[in-house]
Amino acid sequence: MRIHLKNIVLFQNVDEETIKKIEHFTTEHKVSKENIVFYEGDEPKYLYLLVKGVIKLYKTSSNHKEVVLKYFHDNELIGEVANFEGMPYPATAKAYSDVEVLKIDFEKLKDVIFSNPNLAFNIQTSLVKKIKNLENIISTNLVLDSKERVAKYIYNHADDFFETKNIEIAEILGVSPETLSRILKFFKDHDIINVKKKYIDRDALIQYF
Amino acid sequence: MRIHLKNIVLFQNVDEETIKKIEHFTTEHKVSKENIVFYEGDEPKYLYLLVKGVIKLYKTSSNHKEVVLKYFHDNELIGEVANFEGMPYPATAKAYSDVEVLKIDFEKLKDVIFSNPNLAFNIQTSLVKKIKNLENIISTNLVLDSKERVAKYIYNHADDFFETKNIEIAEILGVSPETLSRILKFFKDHDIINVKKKYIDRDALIQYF
DNA sequence: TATAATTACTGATTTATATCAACACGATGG
DNA sequence: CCATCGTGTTGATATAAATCAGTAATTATA
Repeated sequence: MRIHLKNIVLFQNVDEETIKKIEHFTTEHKVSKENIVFYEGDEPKYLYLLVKGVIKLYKTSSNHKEVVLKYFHDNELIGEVANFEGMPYPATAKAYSDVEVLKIDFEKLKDVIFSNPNLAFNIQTSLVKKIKNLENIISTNLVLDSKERVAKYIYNHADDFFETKNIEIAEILGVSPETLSRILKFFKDHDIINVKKKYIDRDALIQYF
Repeated sequence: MRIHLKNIVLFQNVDEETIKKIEHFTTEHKVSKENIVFYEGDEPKYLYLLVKGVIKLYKTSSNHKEVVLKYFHDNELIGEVANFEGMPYPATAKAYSDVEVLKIDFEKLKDVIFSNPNLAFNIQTSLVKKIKNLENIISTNLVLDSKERVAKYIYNHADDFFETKNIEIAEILGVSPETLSRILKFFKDHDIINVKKKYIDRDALIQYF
């Protein structure tokens, strides 16, 4: 295996011997952009650990509307719930860029977790992070309206906002590109953002959410 | 203390000695209906374990709209994320009925978790349950429209649907009572539910979500 | 450089759902 | 027994955002 587990956050402070054991039932995979990692409804067998790239997790509703639940980045665990609960994956995971993942045999990992407090602690931390993220999605999507969501997004992504395509931002925020365009126009008209000068008035933005 | 921790799901399979230790920094509280357990923004110090009753967790948006994130029932843990992450509570918890809670000093509990695999495992299970619930909220609220949400609710609550007030169901589903009334009328008109006969055509309902 | 493809903008229309308003019905309490 | 309160129903209207449609601007490609 090319990737060494000990360099991965999830396995920090876990002893060499345990790591070696885990490496025995872990495989490394490359998934190229736009390919599916797993489908909604698939039976889980592996825990996925995203090493590199971005994975998009989404659901398709009955009327074929795609709702993005989350974009996963480096070092994030994917599919714990399905694995822990022995239920089919509730959403589809697709490579949003070229991606490197580790597939860990979950049944075997479970035993190791149980006998290794450090690993258990790391998994716990990862679960808590995920809860935090989900709670954030809920409060962002259910509590804020579109303009507030956009304001919050720009505020939190001031560094790369001008380098991100609007259609991507629209997808992330779950609004239509047209709506986003109109909201951005509003912020431009109010001198809160300036695309040419790459200027963002964060103090003004914060008023909007 | 009146309540014995060993009778609580979270402490199942945890040895007597550990339980006794935990009892030393756990206190028991009664909160009567409509009173606040903690406010959004409060600094967390205790982990709450709901022993009896229902606690409503909600956020109030900038335009004073209340969004219910979750109703907690018996044996559920409240506030793990805030405690684990050392961040202020992201939402307000209010007693929805008369309620009994345990307040557990989190800093002290943390040490115990670390040295007790069974407890760690139980906490992990509780975290996974919470993730599952949050994912469910997201898919219900973001992917389904109102009619689909109502159909899903009736399908999943066939046993107590006719005993629950519509205004409560509306709040749980995050739709207005008027909208719920109109949707129920639709299902009645299509002979999918019948209030007098307390009849629910679950097979027909499932088509709607 | 010219052409095609993608992305962004803008106006008009549609849609789902909330809100407002009026009213009906049953339960509760003086 | 009537008045009041909580709940449910129904219609009319308002609102946020999606969709549709056309065009402009930008980026990629031949």
